[in-house]
Amino acid sequence: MAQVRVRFAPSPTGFFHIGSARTALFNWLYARHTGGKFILRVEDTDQARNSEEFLQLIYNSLTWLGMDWDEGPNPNGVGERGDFGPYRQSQRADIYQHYLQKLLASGRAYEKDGAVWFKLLGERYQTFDEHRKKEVEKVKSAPVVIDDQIRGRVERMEDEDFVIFRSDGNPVFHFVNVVDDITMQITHIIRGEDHLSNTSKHVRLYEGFGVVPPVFAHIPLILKSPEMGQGKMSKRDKGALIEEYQQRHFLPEALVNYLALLGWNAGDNREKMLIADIIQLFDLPGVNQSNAKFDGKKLAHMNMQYLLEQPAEHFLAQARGYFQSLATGAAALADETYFREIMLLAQPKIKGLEELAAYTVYFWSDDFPIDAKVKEKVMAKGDPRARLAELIAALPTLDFTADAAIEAGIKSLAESKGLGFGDYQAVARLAVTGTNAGPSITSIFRVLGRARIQSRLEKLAAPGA
RNA sequence: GGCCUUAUCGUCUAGCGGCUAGGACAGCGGAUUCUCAAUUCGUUAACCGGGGUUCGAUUCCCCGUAAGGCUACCA
Repeated sequence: MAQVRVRFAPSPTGFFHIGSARTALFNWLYARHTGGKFILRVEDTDQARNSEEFLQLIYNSLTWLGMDWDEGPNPNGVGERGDFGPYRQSQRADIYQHYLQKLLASGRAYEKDGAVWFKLLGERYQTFDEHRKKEVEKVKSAPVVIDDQIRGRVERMEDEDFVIFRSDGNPVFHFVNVVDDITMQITHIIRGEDHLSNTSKHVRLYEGFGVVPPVFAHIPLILKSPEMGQGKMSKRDKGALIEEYQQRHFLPEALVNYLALLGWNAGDNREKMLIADIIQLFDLPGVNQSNAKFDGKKLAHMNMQYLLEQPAEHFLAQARGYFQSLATGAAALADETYFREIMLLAQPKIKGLEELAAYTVYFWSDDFPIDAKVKEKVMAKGDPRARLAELIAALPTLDFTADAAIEAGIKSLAESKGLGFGDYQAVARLAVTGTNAGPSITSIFRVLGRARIQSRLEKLAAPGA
């Protein structure tokens, strides 16, 4: 069998969204699985809605997600690579003209009302279309049979001539799509199910050119989650844009892993898997036939799993990038050793990088928010003021060199009063961090150091505080 | 309206004629812990309805129903 050639053909008319990313992913996975070529083709024939900015966004998103393409425009937008170019439809006008002439010459296309129509073969008859409320010409012919790799055998009637070149001289989607796939020698078309109904037109076009159609595989669509409403996920839905996950510092491996699981599975109970394993196991017949609803919670969980097991150096690099992207991030990055210490405390506790700033505020400044509800609760239980006073008194002799030493010190203080470590923990945490959540209080003491701990404890102990 | 596709826990899914219908996320409860997470143990929860075929249907067929898509001189 000849080498597999698949393509992802987005049109740069808007932000890059989840559905497009998954279509790209399935194509990419199939190419990598089979050792074939993954081609990026830009469908930029809609001059009115196209923009270079959106095009660059597509390059960036694909690259961020780790999907490299073998042929197509270069990721920096300058030039392109591959032997079947140009890869931007806006530069292929002469090719479309050439193929149009073929059809005209063979009598499979004709002009009407200034547009060019594709001519179906078969007996013609007039009929009244109830829905459109007008007389139309139909063609009697055998139904188109599509042998879809995912859907199985699908039959669909194609019984009306259709426009392939608009009266403004521009070719329509169906035409350019087929011509490009022929000239780029695409062997497998993997695309969303929303194109299944279009496929009968495409097959007729292939036949019109005397070319055997490629293999089709229509993948299920991604639908809105129940909270978002009904229907296909659109760019306007929350969580629909790849850009959003990039800005929120999700790990691309986690997103790719989640996306792969939407409509496909490894055949066993594995979910979190290496991309190399996904490539090895992925195949078209294994793809589901039913649409899937997007679940942001499961994606978040996947992201957390990846985050937890990141090697420290990787996590630190990610965290650095995250703080660099924040307007207020400079304070955190000022002291590398201090930063590192804190990040390692945070890594096992957070669910996503985006939580990092809020999770660690009290390390960067003495001016951190205090959770009023937590304060009310903590100050109402036991005798927190007495505990605070005792802690402050014990501070000068407390050994700050290690977590264990701090813990031992507070424990012995507690024992001397007939209390437990827990009786000091909550109020100390409130004074030092303003919350009831966070890393071990002993680690916080050690990292923040005696002086800052003392001033924060005293601040809360002050009358009226 | 016509045509096409789909239908297992709330969600993602396993199942490819005979299973106590399995896993994951979310939920709930316990354990662990200095808090919060994480972790761990347990638990709630599903075969859309009706006809067939068959000794036997979640599984195959048909009809409903529901969901999604396409119905443009958009892509």
